[in-house]
Amino acid sequence: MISTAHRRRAAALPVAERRRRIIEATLPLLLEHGTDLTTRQIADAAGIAEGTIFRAFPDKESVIDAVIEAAFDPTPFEAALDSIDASAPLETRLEVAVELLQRRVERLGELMTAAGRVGPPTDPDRRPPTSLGALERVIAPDAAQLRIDPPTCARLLRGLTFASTHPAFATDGPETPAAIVAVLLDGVRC
Amino acid sequence: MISTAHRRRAAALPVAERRRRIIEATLPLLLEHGTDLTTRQIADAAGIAEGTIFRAFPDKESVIDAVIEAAFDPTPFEAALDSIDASAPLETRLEVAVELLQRRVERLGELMTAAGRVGPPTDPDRRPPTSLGALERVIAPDAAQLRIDPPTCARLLRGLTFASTHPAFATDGPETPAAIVAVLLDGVRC
Amino acid sequence: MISTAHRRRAAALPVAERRRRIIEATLPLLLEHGTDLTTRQIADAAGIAEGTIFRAFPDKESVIDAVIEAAFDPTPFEAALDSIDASAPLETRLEVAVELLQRRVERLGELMTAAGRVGPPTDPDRRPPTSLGALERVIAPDAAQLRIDPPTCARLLRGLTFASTHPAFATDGPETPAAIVAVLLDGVRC
Amino acid sequence: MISTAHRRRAAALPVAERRRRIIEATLPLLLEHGTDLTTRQIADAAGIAEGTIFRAFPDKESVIDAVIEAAFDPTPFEAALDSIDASAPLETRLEVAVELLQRRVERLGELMTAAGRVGPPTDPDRRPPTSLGALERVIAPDAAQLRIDPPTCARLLRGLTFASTHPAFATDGPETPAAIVAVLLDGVRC
DNA sequence: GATGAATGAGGTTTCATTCAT
DNA sequence: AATGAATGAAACCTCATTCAT
Repeated sequence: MISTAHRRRAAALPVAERRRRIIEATLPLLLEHGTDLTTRQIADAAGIAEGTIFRAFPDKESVIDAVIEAAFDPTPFEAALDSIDASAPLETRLEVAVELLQRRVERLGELMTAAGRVGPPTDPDRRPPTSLGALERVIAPDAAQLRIDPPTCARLLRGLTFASTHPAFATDGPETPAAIVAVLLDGVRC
Repeated sequence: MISTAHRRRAAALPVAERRRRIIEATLPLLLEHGTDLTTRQIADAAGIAEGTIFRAFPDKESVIDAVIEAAFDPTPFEAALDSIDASAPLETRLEVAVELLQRRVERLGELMTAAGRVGPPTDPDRRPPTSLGALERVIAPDAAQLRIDPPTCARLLRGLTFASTHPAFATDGPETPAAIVAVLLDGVRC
Repeated sequence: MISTAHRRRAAALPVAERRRRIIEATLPLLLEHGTDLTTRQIADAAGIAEGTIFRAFPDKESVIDAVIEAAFDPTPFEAALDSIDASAPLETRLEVAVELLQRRVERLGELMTAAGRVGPPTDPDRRPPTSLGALERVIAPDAAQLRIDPPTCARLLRGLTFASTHPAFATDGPETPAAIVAVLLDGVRC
Repeated sequence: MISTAHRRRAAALPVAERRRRIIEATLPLLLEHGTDLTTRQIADAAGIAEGTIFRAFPDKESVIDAVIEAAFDPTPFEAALDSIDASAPLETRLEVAVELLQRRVERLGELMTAAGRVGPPTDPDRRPPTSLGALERVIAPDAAQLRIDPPTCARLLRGLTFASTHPAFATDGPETPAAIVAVLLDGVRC
């Protein structure tokens, strides 16, 4: 009931901006410390007081949810796939795609694991985190070179990348994009 | 006449047995409660006193490590693959293999997530958890039917299964083994 | 022409008014939430900002003190006793008096309890909260009917009422004024 | 999840004994600090670790409940009244009784207030905290001296004592037992 | 003067670990 | 060797109070 005085004060920020900064500061902490992450660490990393976290979020759990929510947004990932130079040879394009996919798999895989979640926040109308559409669009221009259709090819490529990248299974670290693409094209090129 | 070796073994066994029981009791708790798992729960499930845990393991962390260690043992998984009826048609054999693989991916994926670990305990000379060897052996008898060699085929199959099963990415639940095998064989069968 | 005194009063009034509103808004909150009362609740109930409380009062403690201070003011209670119709029979007059007293005992009892205070704010020259004077004046006109003098009678009546009303002791709820008056008059009427 | 070592240990005590000691240690703290009482203070006063409180009680609230529960036990109070020397003159006996009553009123009144409770723990078949029976038994031997029956006399005495003792109303401190008894006997003695 | 976001001290409670029995 | 009560560090969260706007 009896409290004491305090010292400084940071400038008041719009709520959305506060939230964004907390999320940004929490992501690496979550990856490094998993659930052991403390509110003290979040506050320090975000450069705010511990109590301020609870103005922007109802509790620690919500902060973690928001971090995952943000990480699962597929927009930047798909945009990156779509911006691959279509004039490059298929092999090159696929290697770039695999590298992007690997980064996403690693990041999300580690994040979910660290957060102790088994999947993304349940939101029925959310697109899957590694939707195949953008990957198909990378393949499509060279469909004639392949013995299988682009959707199947996209699935195979995603599967190969996934299995040889996910930290729980690729125990010696991920394979190189070139190696993964080689395995695929050896199998399916005409 | 009781040999020293015998006595030593007799004395040693209970310790190993104790560890085994603790590990066995902890696995389902870890899957259910994740990091929130308490030593009290372990003790209750194992039917021992809380303090006794610390005679078998230096700390709680080590118990969890041991649980994961045990779960990652590929022996029973590979044995199951090797015992698939070689006289069945390729398609059937692969479906069984995919189902076994799915179970392993799910189980280990959930376990790692629950434990907040990003990979198996780091042990350099450990075989990878889903070594492709046994899978290749399932494929090998029908190599002639395929346009690609068994190792590559095994990798593709593992990749497909993995990506369409792991909970973080197969957001609508795993696909059926038949569907996965169909995708593969459509692509690579002569 | 505006005098300094006038200006001073004009400036001063809002402060007193602000205090009054805060006190008014806090009373029911204090009764309902006791010590758990927060400055946030006070601010909301008073329709002001949290910080504004601290312009009118040095700290939360002082707000509560002021609420109790105000509640202990015996003026309205004594005025009510004095306005009892003197032409009614003694019995009736006493019943009304007991009812007023019960309300005061209940209200102040609850308030002190809620506030976690064991008595009114210590102010040496404060009149006691249930001064007997007004109660004596209710009795006095019929002194001849009684075997004991009005001051003693007033004390007995106050005591009876108090003990059969205070929530910590009247565990089955307060007795009716009629019952209390009957006990007294049975004992002391000629 | 990661914890450190600790130092000493007090001997394990029967649960009931632990509870008793905590209650005993908490009573004066509750009277002095009211609800602001901290678990740290309780632990220090009881000479145990903070965590040990929570082996004996589910939470802080329960400790306070238990303290009040214990204080409301009327047995020792009634036993004290019953052990008053029946051969002493009525006046003397009553003064002793009033003093016992005052102590009880003060103690329970302050306790309830400090605890922020408006009454004793709700237990339907609990005897009232100041049951009049024992007080009547003090009066009964001299019933012939009085113009009113012992039950009424007991009620008047309890009321007088109560109103002139309870801290919220007897603002100048309690009156002496002699004065209270005098007021009563002046009114009701033959 | 009023506002309300920011602050951070401090409260309650949990639980891994120790060690007397 | 096993037990489980005791321990106390540390976590999350609340909220009185401050002060930039």
